[in-house]
Amino acid sequence: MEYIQNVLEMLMTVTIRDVAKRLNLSITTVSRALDGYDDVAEGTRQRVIQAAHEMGYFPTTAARQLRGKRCNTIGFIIPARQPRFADPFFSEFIAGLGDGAANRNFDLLVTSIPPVEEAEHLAYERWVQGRRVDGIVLARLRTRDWRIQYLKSQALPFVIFNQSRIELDVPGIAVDGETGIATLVQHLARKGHRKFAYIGASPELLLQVERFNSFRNSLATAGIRLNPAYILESDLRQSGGYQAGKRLLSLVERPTAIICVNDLTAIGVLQAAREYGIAVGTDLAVAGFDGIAQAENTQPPLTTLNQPVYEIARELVEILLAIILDEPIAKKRATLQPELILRQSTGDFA
Amino acid sequence: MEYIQNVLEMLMTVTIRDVAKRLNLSITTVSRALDGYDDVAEGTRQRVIQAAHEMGYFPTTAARQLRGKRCNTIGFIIPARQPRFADPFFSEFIAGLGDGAANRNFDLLVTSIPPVEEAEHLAYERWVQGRRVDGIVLARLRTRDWRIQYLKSQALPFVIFNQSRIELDVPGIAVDGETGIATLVQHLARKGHRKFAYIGASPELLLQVERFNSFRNSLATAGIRLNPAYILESDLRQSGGYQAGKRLLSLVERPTAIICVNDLTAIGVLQAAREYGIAVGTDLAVAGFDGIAQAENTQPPLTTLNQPVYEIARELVEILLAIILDEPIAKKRATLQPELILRQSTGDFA
DNA sequence: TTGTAGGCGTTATCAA
DNA sequence: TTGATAACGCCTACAA
Repeated sequence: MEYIQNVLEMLMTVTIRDVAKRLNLSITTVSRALDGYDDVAEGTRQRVIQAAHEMGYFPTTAARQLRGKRCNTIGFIIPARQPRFADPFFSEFIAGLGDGAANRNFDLLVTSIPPVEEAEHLAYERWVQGRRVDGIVLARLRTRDWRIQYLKSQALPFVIFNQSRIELDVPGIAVDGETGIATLVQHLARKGHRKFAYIGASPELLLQVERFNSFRNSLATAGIRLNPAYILESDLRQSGGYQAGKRLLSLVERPTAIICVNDLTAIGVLQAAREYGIAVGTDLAVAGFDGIAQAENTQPPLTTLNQPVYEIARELVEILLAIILDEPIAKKRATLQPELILRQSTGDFA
Repeated sequence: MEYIQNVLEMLMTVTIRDVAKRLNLSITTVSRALDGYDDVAEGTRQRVIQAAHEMGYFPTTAARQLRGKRCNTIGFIIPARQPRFADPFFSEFIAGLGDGAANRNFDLLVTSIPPVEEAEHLAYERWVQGRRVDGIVLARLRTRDWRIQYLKSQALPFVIFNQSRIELDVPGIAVDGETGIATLVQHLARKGHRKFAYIGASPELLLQVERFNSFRNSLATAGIRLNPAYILESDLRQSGGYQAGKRLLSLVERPTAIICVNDLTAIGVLQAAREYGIAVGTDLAVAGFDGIAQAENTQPPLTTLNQPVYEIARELVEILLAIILDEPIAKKRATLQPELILRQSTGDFA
């Protein structure tokens, strides 16, 4: 008899009602005992906890949430075109978010949506209005990013990874690409480079705006003329960098230094240079931005501006959870300096 | 007046009740109209859809789920020790899961838990009993894996990435590591190697069991003696491979070929070899398993048994969704052959 | 210290 | 073709 009871309990979802019934208590008492209220007799509480454990009771998230509680989930929508968001940048970022959340017993909900407003809007609405998440992380911000307005209007907690130091008045972490690029350009100019090229991304992206402007201004400051033919737009991917690299390297008058908006682009350029038989590090300098692991092992190793993406993501989660849980927190905003890591691709040896 | 109404609608969550009220319809009709039942007048349906769209109505997942519906979410728990599950293998895998799910309008819920039974059990229970997910993906299976029994007993749809061809009678995809390792050993034996070493992982893991057994059997078949000092256990990470590599390379009689249970381990060995001034490719052969992107760019490039992790993950999602949605599907199980990619780390040139 | 009862937003059953 | 109503499992104001 008890056996049958147990089997049923295994198969059905055990609800708070089942626990109450077994103990001849009301569901109120069970609920309060489990939630640690202090108006439950200690003996009762023990019995409840014991029984709940034995019966394998877990509160149904959906029900709890419907009562207006949190769902202990944060969300991140990768602004990526299918297939594959296996971009190492996002991988690191998601790893940080996932670990940060898991560390506080939150789950991470992810999906990937091409950064086209309609589709994206729908996805955010589904999550926000459908209350799938308690908070959201935003990355790869764009100029006039509707997401910020939207989330503000919905009063949903969110934080941003601002890959620029352009002010946005939103909790999050920023990385100062302007100073980073300036440092890089100065370094290369000091080594004698005069023919600088830049392979960037869509001008919609804040990171592109900031990095490119800094590139242009730094050249001006150094009194170096910028050849318009040396400015290319790419797509942040290796294949795009490869294409752009071929364009630049097949010019009659080649640039001697190519600065790329990110590491993947730069790795594509290395690939192109190899194909053209150009010795990177001596005949050509190539540099990226991000500091992905792969950049350590390229041929030759890639000079880059490193940003600690994993740690940033973990920190972002901390800030977000503080907002969600209404906890005090030291600072809701911070700006980090990327670290210039010099390697052989710019003729620097470690 | 209407303006105030609109503002309120923006701030509050719009429920099906609001839509019904606005149209002077019952919630029943609205629900059925939106769900595409055919017992709703076409005109009514149009009005409902129109109004719902205008008002920004999205069904609350929690409520729907409470009524016993799906939550359109699949889950994956990374069996990893904190910090960072940024292992490239899992990154690729998660990318595939995320894209596969997004492609079918499902979300992916992820978290990472150290593979210790109690903690892990709790996490799975939370998701399963708390009905957070409609299905689960399992990877890195272990010998006598309680997760399989558990999910079966809960009748929750799940699929496995079986990194061995050991039969498990569960829907999913398997990769034949046995044949893979055998091919690799044969290749190296043919090149004259006789002193084979193996750096593996915990014997709890199916992939280790299969790969190591295949390693041992292949040597036996080739009539090669296996030196017990050449068998090391590591942790699937680069740092572990580095440690184990140092152990092997500091032996008086060094092995000439080191086969690693995965690429990260092998990359650690390359690192150790560099430190010892040993020329990998000529004085020492090193090979891995996985085919991670990084392996292409190591110094020297790494020979590996490639498995298309991203594609496997996408396919797994397809199978899982077919089970969840009770759709017909061609095959619920498949076994793939890893592809031997020969590179310079074993003295092979592309 | 414990219990009763109402409602969160949906969907489903049944009646009109 | 449409509507009233009862759950789903949980939390909590209020009553006992």
